[in-house]
Amino acid sequence: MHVYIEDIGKYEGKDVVIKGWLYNKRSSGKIHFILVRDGTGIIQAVVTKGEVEDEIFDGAGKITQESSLILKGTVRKDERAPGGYEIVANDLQTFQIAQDYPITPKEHSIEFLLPLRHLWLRSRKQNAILRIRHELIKACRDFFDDRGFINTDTPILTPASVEGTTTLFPVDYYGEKVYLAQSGQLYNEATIGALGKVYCFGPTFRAEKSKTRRHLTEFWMLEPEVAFLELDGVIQLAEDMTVSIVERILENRRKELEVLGRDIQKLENIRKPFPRITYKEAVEIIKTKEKDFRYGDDFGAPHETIISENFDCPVFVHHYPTGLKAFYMKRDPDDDTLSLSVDMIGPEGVGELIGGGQREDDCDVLLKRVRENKLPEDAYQWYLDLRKYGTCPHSGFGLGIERMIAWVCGIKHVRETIPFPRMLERVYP
RNA sequence: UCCUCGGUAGCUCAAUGGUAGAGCAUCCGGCUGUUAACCGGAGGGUUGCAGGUUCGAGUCCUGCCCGAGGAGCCA
Repeated sequence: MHVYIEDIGKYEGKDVVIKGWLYNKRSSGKIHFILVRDGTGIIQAVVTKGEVEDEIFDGAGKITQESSLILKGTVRKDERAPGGYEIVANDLQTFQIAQDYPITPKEHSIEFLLPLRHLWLRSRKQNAILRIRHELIKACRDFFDDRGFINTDTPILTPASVEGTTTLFPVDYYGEKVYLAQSGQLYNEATIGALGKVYCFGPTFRAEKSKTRRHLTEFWMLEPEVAFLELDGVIQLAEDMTVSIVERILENRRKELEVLGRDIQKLENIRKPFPRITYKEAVEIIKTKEKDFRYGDDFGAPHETIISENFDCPVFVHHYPTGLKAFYMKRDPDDDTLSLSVDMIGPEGVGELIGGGQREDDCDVLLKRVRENKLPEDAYQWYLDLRKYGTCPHSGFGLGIERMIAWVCGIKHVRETIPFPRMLERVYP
């Protein structure tokens, strides 16, 4: 019976079939130890001379790294085996012998691995990251689904930029210039009018020439939006979601975190409530380390790190000056220079994980902002309509999935958190 | 675009201006419990490219190319 390695404990003493690839092998002449992986795990098979036909024994000694194979044998509990179980092989057939697999079981440089990403994904660490990615995305979806949110995905081909400021990838659309989406938020503001609370989850594209460990040109963003929700409520939502994600990973993907060498205690310390500070308070924190920083300056990566160093949990920074935030952010009724905006800055120097806030809901004010920002008024007609026909206070945020994964996994660079990273001047494979 | 670091065997790295080397991988041989197994042997090089200095350049100088890290930029 064909079984998967992750389930092997259920088959102790039973005859099973494993289909997979050779991860590594060792031999003592009359006994081969074959490490087989099948995507769900790695298990050691023992092939002993005299206990299998000579042809099979000799064949086992000749299998090369990453050759595809079908293994038959009996599951046995054995402390000497990595993982605690091993397969006592009675048959081993190769589907194909792989020649000169480039990634040997040793340290490699990032320059070497990135062009081999299609093969690098097979390694234990990358496998663990992708499993956590899957779990994290599922945790996000479940969180919102359980709260009655409707998943309404937004278009990827869009007629204009959300803000008109960021650099977008142009696409030829039957002779017309359109752009790859940089956010689904404006469309979310439309769908909440239909469904109340929604989220979209999909790829977003930024053509900025950012060359840092926090940036990809193509990344995935999860964006919830809720009608009749104000700033405090959206902060609460982001906090609940973050706690829910961390709990879920700790519950279901502890093994993967261990493979990655993650300091699990740091994740177990994540508890509500997260600190909430104003932009002004954040500036005071930065000034203790960097005297030249001025009120009104935007936070760069080093500033976010300074802020996060003061807390064990993610920290919410809210009420940024209007100049630092997008045109659609609602202004603070008590102070017109401030926006009802919030960023969630992750711990351990991971940087901004979430950005969001309360949206401008007054049609006249929004139109004024569109004009101030010299945005094409025609293109925003539908967006203004949303304020003409039953406007309401509403809020939402965007979560950069790759940054969240990087934080949870404890890895420095977001390029390892997505199967095939798209970066400045790197689109292969 | 700017700053810093780097480019030597398939990979990871070494080599006072003086015969280019090791470990891993590969191939051959040995080993009945290995844990990135181990032991012995073999093959493997346009030292990123182009100039220059020198009796002699992987090493020093100039220019260029490529990569990495970071900054800027950036919902």
